[in-house]
Amino acid sequence: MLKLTKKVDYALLALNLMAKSGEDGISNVRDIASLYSIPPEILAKVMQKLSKAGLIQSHNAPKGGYSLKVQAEEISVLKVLTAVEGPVGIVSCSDGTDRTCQQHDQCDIRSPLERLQNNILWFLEALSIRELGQEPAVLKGVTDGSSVFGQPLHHKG
Amino acid sequence: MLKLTKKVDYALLALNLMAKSGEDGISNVRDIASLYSIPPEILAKVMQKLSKAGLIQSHNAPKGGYSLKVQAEEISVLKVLTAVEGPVGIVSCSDGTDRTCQQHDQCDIRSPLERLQNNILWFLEALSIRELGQEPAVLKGVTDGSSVFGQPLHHKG
DNA sequence: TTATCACAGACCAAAATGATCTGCGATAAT
DNA sequence: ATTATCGCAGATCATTTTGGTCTGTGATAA
Ligand code: SF4
Ligand code: SF4
Repeated sequence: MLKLTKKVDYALLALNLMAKSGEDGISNVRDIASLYSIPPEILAKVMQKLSKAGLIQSHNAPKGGYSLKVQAEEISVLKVLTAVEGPVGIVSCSDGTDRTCQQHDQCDIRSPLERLQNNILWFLEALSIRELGQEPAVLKGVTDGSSVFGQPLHHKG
Repeated sequence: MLKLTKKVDYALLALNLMAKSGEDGISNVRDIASLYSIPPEILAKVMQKLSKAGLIQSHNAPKGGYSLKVQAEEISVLKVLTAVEGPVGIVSCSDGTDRTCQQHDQCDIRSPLERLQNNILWFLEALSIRELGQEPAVLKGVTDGSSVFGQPLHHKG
């Protein structure tokens, strides 16, 4: 439930690597895929989407590859999510124009859920790929909510 | 991406209804399903899970149904999520015991992602089904992050 | 006794996701 | 000019997840 897709994981790994290798370091798909044991073809597709979204710059040539197009601080996790998987939404209803949800007319929980969604999106926007490679102490703009829980929360998958 | 499942939606709708009908108002599956146009069989299953999780009380008899087992303020969205769909996790890797993720050993983004996850879980825990039926102004404990975005964010479903 | 409710699990269909395969186009090195 | 190396694009397939259906059992108040 609420799990990030594998493609997003791949994207974050790749971007984090590129962020560490400097602003204009060039990495190619094969190398990244090999390093992280990612199927090259699928990573290639992911990178293409990141490129289309304007997050990275492609260099289509031998010894080419990809480099960051904007600073690592400017690339939020939300932007990566949106680039790779499309618009992010907690609630499965659409906006006012088309209402495919069978419960839409009777629904009385939409407003608070959208509010919750905005909060989550805010967090996703606040976390940049620059901060992915840094230690917890360096994180800024995101409050640590782990104290609410007795111990680190884990998950299956 | 990051969408709640339909079953969770059903659960939230039902719980919100029950919360509004008072602490010991009894609602049965057929009525709720009819009101919200939910397939009765699937709602039945959802309610059973909520019952097993101790969130609601079943009354197995004619004129029976379900009633809240604990106060509406005590039932967080996170508890509903967990009851209906199992453990919630942003990252798809598991804890240290079993590592099915092929990238686990090389992964250097786990820690910040788990932190992000905890933040999201905190929000889900902070929102109770009591607040689902209330207007935005009444919401407490959850900051409104919508100001970050120019206009309400929508999504496809 | 019986109608009404919850309980349980098998079962199936559709959609989302992960992954593979094939061919094309750009370009720098030779 | 040729060629090897890279990205670009799409169709296609397998697996998993999800949503939904079907059938039958058990509890209990009227
Ligand atoms: S039930 Fe309400 S919140 Fe959920 S998808 Fe439908 S309209 Fe949106
Ligand atoms: S890539 Fe890292 S964060 Fe993602 S699932 Fe694997 S171990 Fe977890």
